[in-house]
Amino acid sequence: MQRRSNMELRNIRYFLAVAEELNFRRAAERLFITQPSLSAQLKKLEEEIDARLLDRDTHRVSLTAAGRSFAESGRRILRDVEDCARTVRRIARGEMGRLSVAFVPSLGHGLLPRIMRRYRRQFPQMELHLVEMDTPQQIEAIGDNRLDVGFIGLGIGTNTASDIKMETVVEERLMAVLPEDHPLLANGQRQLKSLRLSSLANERFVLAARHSAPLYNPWVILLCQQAGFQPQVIQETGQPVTVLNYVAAGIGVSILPAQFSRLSTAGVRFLPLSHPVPLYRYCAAWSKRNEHSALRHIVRVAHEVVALTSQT
Amino acid sequence: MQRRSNMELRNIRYFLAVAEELNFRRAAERLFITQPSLSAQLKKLEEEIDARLLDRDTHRVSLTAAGRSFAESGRRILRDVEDCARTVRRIARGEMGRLSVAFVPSLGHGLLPRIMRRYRRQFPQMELHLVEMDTPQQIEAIGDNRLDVGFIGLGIGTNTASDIKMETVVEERLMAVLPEDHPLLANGQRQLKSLRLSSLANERFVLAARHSAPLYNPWVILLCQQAGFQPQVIQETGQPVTVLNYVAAGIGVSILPAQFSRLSTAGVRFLPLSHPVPLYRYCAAWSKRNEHSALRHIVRVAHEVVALTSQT
DNA sequence: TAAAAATACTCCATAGGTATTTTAT
DNA sequence: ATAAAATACCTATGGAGTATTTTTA
Repeated sequence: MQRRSNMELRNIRYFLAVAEELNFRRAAERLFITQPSLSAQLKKLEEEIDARLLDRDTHRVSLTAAGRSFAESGRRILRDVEDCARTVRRIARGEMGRLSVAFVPSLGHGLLPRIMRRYRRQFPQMELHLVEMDTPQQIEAIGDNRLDVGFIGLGIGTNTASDIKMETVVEERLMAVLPEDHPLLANGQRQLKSLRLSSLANERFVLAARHSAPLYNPWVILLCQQAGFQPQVIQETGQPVTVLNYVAAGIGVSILPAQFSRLSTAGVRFLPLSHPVPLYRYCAAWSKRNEHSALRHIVRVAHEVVALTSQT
Repeated sequence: MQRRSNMELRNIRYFLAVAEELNFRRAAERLFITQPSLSAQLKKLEEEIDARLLDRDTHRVSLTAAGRSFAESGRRILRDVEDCARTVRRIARGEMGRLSVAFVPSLGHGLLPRIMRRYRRQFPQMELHLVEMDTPQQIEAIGDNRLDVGFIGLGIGTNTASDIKMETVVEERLMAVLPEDHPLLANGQRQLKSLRLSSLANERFVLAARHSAPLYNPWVILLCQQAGFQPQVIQETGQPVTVLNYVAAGIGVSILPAQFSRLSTAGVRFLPLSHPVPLYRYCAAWSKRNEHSALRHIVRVAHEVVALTSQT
């Protein structure tokens, strides 16, 4: 039976000091211990590994063949231990490792690329996995630990389920999206600064289909109902972005978060909806039992990006 | 300032037990310690490397990302330590490593190949460095630690210098080497069993030159003088083996250790010299401050080979 | 409430220190 | 005679044990 080894890194450190100094007294000084302690420890080490490592003729210490091999391996082992500790520390600090991030399609144009650019610059050793997902999918993936952070869009009271934490990243006004030749834009006097939702009561609507915007679509319809009308949806689109093309073509009007106005599509005008239409919130979401610091970092970076963007 | 790490292999062993069991009590059992001790040690470890390795919600222990990385590296480190100890032990036992061996040319025919064959079979992991050297060169190389063991030939009282140990491997009679048609071989009655050295007093001698056999050449001359004559050296050869060719050609006679009779060259006869001619000794030599066990092994193997050879 | 980890303490094994001897140059 | 390592013996740090509390499913 091969008994379990009791060797400790201390033994290796002590041996290496002697192997390098070839002198017990100096090695002991370097280790901040006394020479007899060092002698005793090395004797124990030699018994432990059952091999003479040093030839000591009292006035000259030298390494045996076994000792040379041990010194070499020992140095490598200590280096590996240091590397391992450093890596572990960096992972714990969220400076290294893997982070999977999801985002709602509408963030893919404006905010998300900027967040990613900034994050990568601050944490170049993090391996990022980016996926586009709608909000309910993200919530589920976070619960299953398939996802670290999700950037989601929230209209109103989504199921803020159990153990998921959220932090609002940015709140945006909802915008009416109109073709540039729409009568509402051409009312003589001054440029309109905003529009009441009820002004759209008789318009035809282009909306992202429910399957691609499972929270947003019903929420817009709810807002219209609260403003006193049932929107007449004449066209549904697969991707929210496509809405802009239909509006430009004069098929109808739509309502989108301000985020989309950055796309400045030709033939389309954005007008903020005036109160009491609530703001649309983009949030970062993560599991409360996943307190990965990389996760805190990316959320912080998201806040920073929003702050920088709103300054300009 | 990067403070020196105090991590010990014990910490890694303990952590791995917990990482594998994902349960402190069971891990503690496996380590033959108590659960509170294990808790305390892991707490210290986490402080030491300054990273949370475990998520403990008291009813479920799981690894953090940092912990997963540490477990992986830790396993590798423990494996390396075991490998290192095993290798060191094997080197110390002379089962592994490098051994440089020299031998005197006359052993290159008979004994040495057999020693090497046997040694390699017993110690397949030893890396052998073989060189041919004359005796004084070997003695010097051993003193300089350029050589571990030398197989040398000794006539008489060579400078058994200071810190060199020697062990006789085999003692052989000296043989007269005669052309097969030599008159001494054709004396009518029975086959001669041996020859007195003085019988060769009037012969012409073929000897290996002093530079190639620095001990043997003068020793032979000394023996002749002790037998009452000064040998007439008619031919000197570079290599001792070449002596046989000259003798076969009838140029002269010679004296060689019995070793050479194994070569059975055509046209040459060997006859043992009778007493009081001393025996010729082949020795193993090594430095007394090089107590490498591989060295003891090869010497033992040499003795074994001699014993096996003399049986047959 | 039950099972698991964490705390609070106590104890002892062993790393480390002090004084001295041995050894080889 | 000297310098270095080994030995003998003592001290005290910290690893491990016991009893108990805290936590959460």
